[in-house]
Amino acid sequence: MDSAPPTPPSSPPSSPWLPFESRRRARDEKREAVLRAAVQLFLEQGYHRVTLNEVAERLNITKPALYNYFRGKDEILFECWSMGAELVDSVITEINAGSGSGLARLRKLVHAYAALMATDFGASLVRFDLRDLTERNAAVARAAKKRIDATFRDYIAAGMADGSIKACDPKLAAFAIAGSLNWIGHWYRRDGGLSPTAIADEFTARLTEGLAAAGPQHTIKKKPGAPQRRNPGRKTTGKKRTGGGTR
Amino acid sequence: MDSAPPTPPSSPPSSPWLPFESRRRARDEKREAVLRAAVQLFLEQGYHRVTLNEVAERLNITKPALYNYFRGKDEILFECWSMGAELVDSVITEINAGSGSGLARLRKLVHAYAALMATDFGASLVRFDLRDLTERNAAVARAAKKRIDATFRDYIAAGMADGSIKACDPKLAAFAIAGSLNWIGHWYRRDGGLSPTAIADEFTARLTEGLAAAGPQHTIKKKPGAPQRRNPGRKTTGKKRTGGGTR
DNA sequence: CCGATATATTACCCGCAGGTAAGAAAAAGT
DNA sequence: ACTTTTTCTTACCTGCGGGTAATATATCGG
Repeated sequence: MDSAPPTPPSSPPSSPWLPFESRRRARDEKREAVLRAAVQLFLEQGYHRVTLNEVAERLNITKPALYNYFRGKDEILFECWSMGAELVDSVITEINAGSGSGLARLRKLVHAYAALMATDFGASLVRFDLRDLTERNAAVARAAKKRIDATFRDYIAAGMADGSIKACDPKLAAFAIAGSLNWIGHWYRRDGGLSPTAIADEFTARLTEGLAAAGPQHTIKKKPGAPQRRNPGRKTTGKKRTGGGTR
Repeated sequence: MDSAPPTPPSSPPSSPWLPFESRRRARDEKREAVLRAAVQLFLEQGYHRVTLNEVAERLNITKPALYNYFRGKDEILFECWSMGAELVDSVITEINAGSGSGLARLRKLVHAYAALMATDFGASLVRFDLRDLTERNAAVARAAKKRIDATFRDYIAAGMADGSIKACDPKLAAFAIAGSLNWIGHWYRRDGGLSPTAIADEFTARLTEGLAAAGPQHTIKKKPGAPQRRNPGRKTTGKKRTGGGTR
């Protein structure tokens, strides 16, 4: 079918954008535009109150055109959710790749997760109802959630093992922290007085100070300005999907 | 008041409409039975997926009979929500009537609120979407939420004033605590391994330990076994409604 | 310029669930 | 026993919104 066209047979740099590539790219961009419009509307009004006509209208197209990119409304919902899940996954991967004590890792995770909750796709992780998905997709989503939850617990357990976190029940501690963070997705408003980074900083401190073992090495060191890059996960085109939008 | 009815055999949550026989009972009890059935279904399946036929069926009646007690589906939702709000309100009233430092009050609130989140009407407070309500009822609900949030902040501020809580931002601290508690309503399952009181105890400790000012007088004293009474707020009949279910 | 392939549109279907009308069946009043 | 009132049922209406079929329009390969 579409063998990857690494380089065109005979066309010199005169026309660097091959029709192939550009076409597929245009398609992906449109697909993503649909998701952006949809996630915004879903968050604003709630999934059930948003009609596909509205989604289409916001994109200056008509409803059936959406079916060129998605099989149905619930698949759009799932793909929005997956976008958020991928963001979290990439955060976790990055932290795992780095080094640090359990507490340090936990703080990184809390910070990044808090900031994510202030984005559309991030908030969709906790504000969408998985029961609106097909059973198959819901299972994928549940699995992803479980992985995230496990990561919190792992970091806490690791922290207890390496002495950076004092003794506690990892399960309930993780619930408490994750719950607090997830709730951000419910109350955060872009037009509110709080910036995402301010929230992330404050929550990082507030949620981990109770866990830190006594000792000078576990005090909170504020990171320098280092502006976290916006839009962390948009580097590659052919990302592995979290699960594939199977029906 | 409600003496255990002679319910001989029959089904799960006792339904006043036991097939065909004795269908006479106080109107209010029937009304409340509708709410209990509804809140359960709404939490189980989600408001939009529950049909009035299902609600009615569970009560051994038919859909239009519901309209003798409620004006429509959204009013049922609102009344369920209000039940939860009343429970919280009575908790707050009780704490305000008592004495104690800001921290002590906060701990009482956290404990009671955590336990409430493990009940149906309590969970409905955070799991129902206010956008499903009429604008008028939604406004009532928003006001109630705001009052609750204000109470958290007040206790924290009071604690800072009386020295039982160390310096922090009351607004964000309240968000962190309330978020953590609210999330209980999303993950708690009756059939899980955790009892409501265990959760409440643990969360009370976990969420306030980071706030307590240094000093011996602010350590956590575990309450003795004293089994909190189930069903705390059901004493009076003519309760003032939170706002009256106006349309 | 001509098919082929995507992409979008107009017009339609239809199932579902909230809501209502009219009247039966109890309960209560007399 | 009769009306009257409350409660509940059967049968129906209706609008909304997801999804589809048939068709037009652009784009590309040649």
